[in-house]
Amino acid sequence: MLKITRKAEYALIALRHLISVKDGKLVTVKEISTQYEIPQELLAKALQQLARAKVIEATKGPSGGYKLVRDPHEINMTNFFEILEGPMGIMDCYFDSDCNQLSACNIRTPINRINDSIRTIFNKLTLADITY
Amino acid sequence: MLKITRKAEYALIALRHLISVKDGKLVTVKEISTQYEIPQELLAKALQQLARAKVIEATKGPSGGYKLVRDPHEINMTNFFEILEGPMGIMDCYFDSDCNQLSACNIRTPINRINDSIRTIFNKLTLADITY
DNA sequence: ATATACACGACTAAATTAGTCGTAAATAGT
DNA sequence: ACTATTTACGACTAATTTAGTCGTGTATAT
Repeated sequence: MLKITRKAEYALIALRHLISVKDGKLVTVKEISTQYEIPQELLAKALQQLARAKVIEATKGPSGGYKLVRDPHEINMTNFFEILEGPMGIMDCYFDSDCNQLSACNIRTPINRINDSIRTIFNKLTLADITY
Repeated sequence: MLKITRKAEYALIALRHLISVKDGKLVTVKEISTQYEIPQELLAKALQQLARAKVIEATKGPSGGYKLVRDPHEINMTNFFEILEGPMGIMDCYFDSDCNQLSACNIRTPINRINDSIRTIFNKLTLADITY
């Protein structure tokens, strides 16, 4: 409950690794998955999503790999989580609001406030913060 | 991801209802589950947990039901969620730290900071806040 | 050519969450 | 005492989500 997924966790580990690496140096999925004992295929998926979102950039072929292409200060945790997992809200009705019992619901407003608080935290937290 | 469970959601709805009700008046599970279209048995479980935690008090038998017995200002969301779901952390290693890859892990410290931020929010948010 | 590395959809397995059921115990009303 | 009502609670099943795997394809350096 209120957990992040392993995929997101693995992605964070990988990103932190990429940040720590010399600029422009390519790192392969295999290297990361080996070093941190992460299932390679799952990590690969996460990195593919980040690549699609242009957070990292892939180079194919031998001596290929990934490198970070955005300033870690620019990417906040809301961005990050939504790239990997889609809309981030503690309850679904924050986004798709075709809940069939909305009329009776007495907690929507407070729930939304909680959600906003969490998003605010995550908006302020950037990848760079995660590096320290 | 980062979702609260339905059980917690239902419990919140019920608590909000109890808060809105005249002091000392008993409300049954059935009434709440009917009014808000919530599965009765599931709600019952949630309320039993809250009763064990002495947040609400049960009276058995006909004309029985539940009532709130604590000041809504005293119960914060961390309390609330942990009564219903156990330890609240975005990753397990926040609590049980026998992760077999801890040595390699490069994100524990930042993860813990995120966790602390969320807990801080939830510590400050009381049931009373949820009422408005 | 070949080996290496990313891309990606389809699939299976595991874990968690949601919801149900059966039974017991207390109690108010008759 | 009997009955209907209501909470208590563990065991169970079903549904959903998450985790992880596999097969196939594409790009590219050597």
